[in-house]
Amino acid sequence: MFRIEGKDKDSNARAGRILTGHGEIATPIFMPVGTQGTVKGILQHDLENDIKAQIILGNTYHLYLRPGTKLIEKAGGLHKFISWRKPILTDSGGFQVFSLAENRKLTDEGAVFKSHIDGSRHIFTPENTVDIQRSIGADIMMALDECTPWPCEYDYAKKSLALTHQWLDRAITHFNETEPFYGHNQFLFPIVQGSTFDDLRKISAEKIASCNMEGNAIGGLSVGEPAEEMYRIIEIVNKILPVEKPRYLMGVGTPANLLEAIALGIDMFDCVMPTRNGRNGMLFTSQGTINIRNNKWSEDLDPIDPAGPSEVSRTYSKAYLRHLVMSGEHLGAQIASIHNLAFYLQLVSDAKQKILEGEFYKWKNSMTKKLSERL
RNA sequence: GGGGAGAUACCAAAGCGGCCAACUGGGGCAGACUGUAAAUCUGCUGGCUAAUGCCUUCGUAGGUUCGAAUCCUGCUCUCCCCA
Repeated sequence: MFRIEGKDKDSNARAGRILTGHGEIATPIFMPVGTQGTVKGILQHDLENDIKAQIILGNTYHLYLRPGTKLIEKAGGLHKFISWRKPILTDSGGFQVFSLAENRKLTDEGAVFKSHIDGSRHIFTPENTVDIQRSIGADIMMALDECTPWPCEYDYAKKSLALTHQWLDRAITHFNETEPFYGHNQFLFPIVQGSTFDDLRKISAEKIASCNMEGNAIGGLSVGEPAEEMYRIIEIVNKILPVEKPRYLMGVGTPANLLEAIALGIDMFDCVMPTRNGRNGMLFTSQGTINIRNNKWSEDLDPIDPAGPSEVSRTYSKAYLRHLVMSGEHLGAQIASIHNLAFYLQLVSDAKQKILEGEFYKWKNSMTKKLSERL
């Protein structure tokens, strides 16, 4: 399922390919987040052509509540429902266990949720989240976990980890007992937790490695901890996770975060940052970040990024984009989102190239400084 | 020509003797955003100051008062109704 094509000579970065039921994914890869069956504001057509996305995310919790699995099944799965022919990965709802904490209660059985839409009660279990993800038809499904907040008491993190591991065993059992709905292969990725505690992370990584699934994920990071803490944990965990399986760092991150994590051996990323921050006027470029709302761009008629990663980056001027964003026009959010996603995809594609050339580490160090600049 | 209403900061609009450098919107300026309850949220928006604070503001010129954006008088301008 995962084939390593090349390794960097000065870091643990590697380039590879993941084969799914909807084609190959070149790694390292960034996966745009499409929570509700849409990457907010962007047509699937642009996602595929201008942005060159190879795989997108969906969310179990949101899609289960609306439109519901019945309709998705009727449509023949999420791919057909949304007209997206490439791979889809679905998060299990583990992040909602964290982000909707006031609306849920955890039990051994699972997570009892109050819908944020109408207040109705639902339970997510390791088993039914596998079932829902089977209905959705995700190429890569995630095991239900608890994404712990940060900071987090050691005792809580330890207890939470035990629960996540218990849930994982049940998810895998159920996964093995069930079949894909739509004929294409589906994978289930387990998730390493353990907050920022080294020993818990080691225990968790060993547990996850022993499950011998097709790929592995690291969760519970980029929830407020300093970046150095995150890198430290990734390093610890990646020493234990099998080299020959893809590693997915959930919810990360900034462009600099991506490059650092790739150097530590991460292959897959997802993050709302390029889309959400784009909608809010922040642009990522190879020279640094831009707040397009800032007055200094008001008369800048040069393209957003002349050597830009997407058609829109090369076509529209900063002054025009600023005008759109300041006016609250939808097109502004759309252009910014497309540009940012294309930038992220270009960045990981460049990273792959550098890895194959064995020059990644040096390139990464020269890039990260620039990426963190404020223009 | 007669009668009535009103003039408040970039705009709109509250305030109608002290708690007013002045509510609230908008606009503007800046910040935040990391497995999306976010096209959202936060701060600032008279001048000087790091801050306490000080100074100049509510059409304009005077007046009353310990104290006025708020009360009185003149002037200027705007809007509405009647002729």
